[in-house]
Amino acid sequence: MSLQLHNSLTGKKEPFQPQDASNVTLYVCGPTVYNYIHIGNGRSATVYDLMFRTLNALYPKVTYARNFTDVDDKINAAAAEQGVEISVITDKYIAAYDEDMANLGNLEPTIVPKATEHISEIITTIETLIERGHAYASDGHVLFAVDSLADYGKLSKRNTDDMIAGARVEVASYKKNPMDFVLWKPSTDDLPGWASPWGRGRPGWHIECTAMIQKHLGDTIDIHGGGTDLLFPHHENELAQGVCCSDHSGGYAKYWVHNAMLDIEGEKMSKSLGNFIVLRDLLAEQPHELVRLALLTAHYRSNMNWSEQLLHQSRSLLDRLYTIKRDGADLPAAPAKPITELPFFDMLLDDLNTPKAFAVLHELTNRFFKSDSDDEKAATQAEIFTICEFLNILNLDAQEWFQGTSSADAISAEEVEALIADRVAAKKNKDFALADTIRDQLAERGVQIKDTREGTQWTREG
RNA sequence: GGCGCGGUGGCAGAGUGGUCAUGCAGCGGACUGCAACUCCGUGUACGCCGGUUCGAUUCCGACCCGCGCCUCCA
Repeated sequence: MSLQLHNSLTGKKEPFQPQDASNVTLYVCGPTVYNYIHIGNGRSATVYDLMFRTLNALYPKVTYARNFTDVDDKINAAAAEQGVEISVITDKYIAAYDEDMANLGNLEPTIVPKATEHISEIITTIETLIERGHAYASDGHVLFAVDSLADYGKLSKRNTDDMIAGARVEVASYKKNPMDFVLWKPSTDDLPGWASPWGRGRPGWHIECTAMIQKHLGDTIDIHGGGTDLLFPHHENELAQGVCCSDHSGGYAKYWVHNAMLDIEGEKMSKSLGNFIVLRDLLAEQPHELVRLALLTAHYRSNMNWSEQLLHQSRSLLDRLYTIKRDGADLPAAPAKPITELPFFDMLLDDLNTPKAFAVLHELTNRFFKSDSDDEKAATQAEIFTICEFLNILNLDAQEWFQGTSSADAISAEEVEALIADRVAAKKNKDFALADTIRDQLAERGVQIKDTREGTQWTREG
């Protein structure tokens, strides 16, 4: 089976065929760095990390670029408010973003281009668009002329007449067509700006991606990704610029993939609803692997609902996996098949169908616990480990997972062990009332115990 | 209003023209001093109405409902 991807351009699932199997190119729209990212951004990044890993398993080389938008009016506003250069803002949030990504277990992309480091490429791209008759300078601005591209709107499947009729477009005197969008805009002295043929100014929102893709990945990329909310106008405009600034015989991007949004307990996340989850806050209070796993359990094209129940289910799976890691430590070594030969991976090949893939993982954990053959257990464990390694989870020691804590006021391991010793003694004396009291005490302090043939095991509850 | 997506068992969430998704929760049982963990067993699910078909949750059409985008947004 080969990789199938849902292509927003056609609205269909299609077999993925790279232009050059020796170098697959993937571009994903990254963050505008003016704030800490939220859980929805984290989902998007994690989804594309999984795509990157999947491609890496299939092809010898994958070039994955994810940009930082580090010049933007929201950044300017934040900088002005704090009376600092925009780089003070962007440096801070880029560092925070990198930290969040590392905590989520996401790989560094191959290339992480920044808009401010590509101003000359952006200007060149705009000049090319003007030369080719797709853009015009007007009143210090440069605008893309949507009328110059016959199939403008084909990605988001909308036509300009309908959109203008919707009356939500900005009508400005310097625009020939209300749908024309800005490639370059003038900066007043108090705003960041760069010298250009059209005066001191700064790039519009969409142009950086096009310029950076062309520079780093070439005229036609294999996969372009981002959130569905970017489909219009951002990706539509990027596509328009992209096909017009070069002779893309293969188009701008062969496959457009879009991940769906994330709700919180059934409601859209918003600051006004008070259900806004900043990713780093979440990572500070939940195990990182739990967040990662939870983000991957929904199919990337489905709306995902972030909830306590989701966390509970993900915790349950991770506990089982770590139990396998702990209890299977003495099993004989079993040969491990590569990830690409496992049924789990086949599910992923079907448009990254993680729910189906996790069903396979669950079946493997069941098989492990049901089996009374060490050989079968070992083989199952090996397969589970291969999958977890691929997903970049199950990296902790089992003991660390079950007993570790980041909280300073938590009960110490020594204290727990001492209480357990007391309880064992009580049990030996058939003083079950005392034994139960000790168990209740531990439970109150967040420690669950279980008696096994080898003695009492304990875990901290999440 | 325009464009797009979706309605599956208590909840989450795959999938298929005609035997099982899977998970969480629940219930019964084994195990346990009692628990927990684990195991075994357990659910007449596919929005509504027509149509195609030997047979539709799955295909087609209408309808109802929800969501996203159309404005910064992953």
